[in-house]
Amino acid sequence: MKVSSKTLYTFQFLSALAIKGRKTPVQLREIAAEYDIPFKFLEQIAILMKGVGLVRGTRGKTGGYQLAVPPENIDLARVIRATEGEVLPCADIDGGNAIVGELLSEIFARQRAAVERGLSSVTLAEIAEKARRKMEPAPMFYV
Amino acid sequence: MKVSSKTLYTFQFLSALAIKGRKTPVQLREIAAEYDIPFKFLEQIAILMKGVGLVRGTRGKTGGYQLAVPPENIDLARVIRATEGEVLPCADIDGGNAIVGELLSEIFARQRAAVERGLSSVTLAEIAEKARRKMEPAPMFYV
DNA sequence: TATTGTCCCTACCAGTTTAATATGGTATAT
DNA sequence: ATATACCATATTAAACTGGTAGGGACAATA
Repeated sequence: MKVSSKTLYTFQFLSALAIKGRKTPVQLREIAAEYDIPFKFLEQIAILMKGVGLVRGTRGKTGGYQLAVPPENIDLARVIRATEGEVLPCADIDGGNAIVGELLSEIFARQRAAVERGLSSVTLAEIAEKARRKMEPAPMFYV
Repeated sequence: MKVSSKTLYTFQFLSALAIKGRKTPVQLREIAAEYDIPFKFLEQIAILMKGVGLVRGTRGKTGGYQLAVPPENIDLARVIRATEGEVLPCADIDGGNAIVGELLSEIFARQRAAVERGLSSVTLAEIAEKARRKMEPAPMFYV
């Protein structure tokens, strides 16, 4: 019941693309260095994200990756579903006392829904905006 | 990011004890059969729960297990913390872009809090009561 | 007191997942 | 050309999961 580092890397990768903007491709080498992600691992993640359609790759010397979708339309639940299959599933409760099994199933379903709701309310656009604001501190108007 | 069957078995085990009541010890064999849990696996779980202080074991021919604490005082967050260490942790975000790392940490912390809150609001007493109500359907007063 | 049925404990193991690493392609801008 | 990127597959060491096995310790009862 924990978040894998693959998911974490994926979030960082997509956040990086969102922050850099969608104009020109960003290279994996650069992101790997900035976020301290094993380069070859990051490559796999990039391919996965491409397969899911969240990202577009351009080859060649000046190539790289960029978001294939506006960051406002990418929420974290969507991402985590791509990296981990499903959010907070639990082993099937089949055999055994059916009544207790049903009660527990309901409880877990409620938690799953809560997490899903929470994660789907956060978009890459938000993250990018907050990050940019922190990186370039607000200008001091009062001189 | 899923719930292990160990945790599920643990919930069933404790629920069984709560349902049966705290008067006399209940034997693992009985619970294992009723809930279709591998007996030897259940033994390990019982020992773990004993170590955490949620359960008391009596040896001997008429022995068994019973709750060491009133079921009203046992919430599911407490249990899951014993079986899985922590609820929804994520790999440490150390190296790399500190700003993005911080933002992601916050997001996960919020989800963790939500799940923890949800699970800690459910006690074994509730589960036992609901289960008992379903097992012995309400008497038909209208004859 | 001998037996029996329980809890208790330790060790082991097979399969899967995780987090990478390695190798070698293919495509393209300069 | 060739360097630099993307793309794809194979391998692997370590950890985790979900058990199994074999005993001991202990208490009730016959």
